[in-house]
This record gives sequence, C-alpha cells and structure tokens, in this order.
Amino acid sequence: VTEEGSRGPGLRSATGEDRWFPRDTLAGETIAAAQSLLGARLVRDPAGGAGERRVGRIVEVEAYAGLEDRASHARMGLTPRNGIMFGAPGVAYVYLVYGMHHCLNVVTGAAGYPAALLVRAVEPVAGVATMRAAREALRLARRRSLPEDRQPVPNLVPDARLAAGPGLVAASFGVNVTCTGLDLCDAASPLRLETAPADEPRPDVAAAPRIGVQYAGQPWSDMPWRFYVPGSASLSRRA
DNA sequence: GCAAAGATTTGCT
DNA sequence: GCAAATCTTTGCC
Repeated sequence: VTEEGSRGPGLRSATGEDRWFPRDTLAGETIAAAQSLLGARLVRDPAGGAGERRVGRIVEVEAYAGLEDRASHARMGLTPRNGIMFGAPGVAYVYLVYGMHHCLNVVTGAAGYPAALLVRAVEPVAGVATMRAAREALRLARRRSLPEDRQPVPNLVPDARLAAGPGLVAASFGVNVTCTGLDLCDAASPLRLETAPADEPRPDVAAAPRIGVQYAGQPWSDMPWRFYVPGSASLSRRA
C-alpha cells in the first residue's frame, strides 16, 4: 500500500508495513463500515514506550446508526456523553456501562451524523501476557471490597477468550473513558486501527441481531446489525 | 432533586 | 441459570 494521507513518511505499522485503516471507509455508510472492520487489527502501544504492544484481530462488532436507532446512545439527540458520535469518523468513543465496564466504539459516518461501531470481540494476536495482566488487575481491584476469607485465584481463561466481549476488549487493552477522542486512524495514536495483512484472506461475515438492546423495541431490537466472523474462538457468544 | 435502568461480567446456587 | 456489583445518564416530580 502506498497511501500517504496526513500520516507523514517514516512511520510503520506493528509489522513494518503501511496498514493504517482508511478513514474513508469509516466515513461511509455505517453498515458497510462495520463489515469492513472485521479482520482489521486493534493496536495498543505500551504506555511510556516500555512493555509489550497489544494487537487484536477484530471478529465481532455492532453498528449503532442515526438518531432514529432507538438502541443508540444518540437516540436522545446530542448530549455531553454522546457528542463525539456526531463528530468526525475514525475517532474513539468510550463509555462506562453498568458502572463498571468500559466499551470501545469507533465513530463512523460523516460529521453531523451520529453513528459508531461497538468493538465486541477481538482475537489476541500479540501482547497476550499484557492483556491478561491488564484484565487480572481490574478483576483483583474489584475483589478488593469482598471478604478477606476469599483468596483471589489465578485466572485460567484461555488466550482466545481474553477479549471475547465488549467489556473484556476494553479491559485487556487498557481502554477507558479517557481514550475518548483518540484518532484511531492516526499512525501516531497509542490506540489505533490497522488493516489486516495483505496476504490474509478476507474473513467471512455473518449478521445477527444486536445483544442487550431489548429496551429499544421493534424494529430496532431485531435489526441484524451485529457482524461477526463465523467460527472464531473469540466471539462474545458461541456461534 | 430523586429514582431507575443500562450496548456487561463474574461467581455462586 | 441467576443475581450482584457499581455509577453515570436519563426520566419524572
């Protein structure tokens, strides 16, 4: 790939190739962008330049598009929380759910149109030890408030399940609400997207209703706007 | 101002 | 299989 854009020369992706995820794809129609995001890489650079770089292959996303989508945070119009969804595509939108879990979204659509893609699951590609450590740290912090007669046990979850859910993606990649606004299409961003390796086949794509949006009612709760790679061992739910 | 529910995960029954 | 944990945002008084 010889794309230049605003990136500037000399920068290279995690594998030494130019694989920055194209903003144009995210700026287009959100449902198409959702399917294009499958197979792409989520990359997290170590803080302070030390430690492992974490890389995950995106295998499950959900689309939330437009003011009319009653399942979307934008359904009430522009508010302080969802404002970033109305902004430029390619930017991170991270929110807190149930008072404890963070969810990473990629803003899509033209500026002014509120839409985003929830990253629900990724397959660990690199930095597995750091992912596991980040997850474990959060888990132990949560157990802090429990009775002392409970000794924390080692987390035996398989590598493939480390980021098999929206809250787990954020936890294993060290993502929280302070990441909101990061430009995921910027090669210099510590949290960003890259395209799949050129020699990697495009993944199959399956569609299904979104999860946990019954409150939206018909027809929004049944819209097949969850897209995933069939057969992946890292899906949030077995499929 | 207060009550309720939420784009979830975990651990116990 | 179910309920708890936990806090921000939203809905209504």
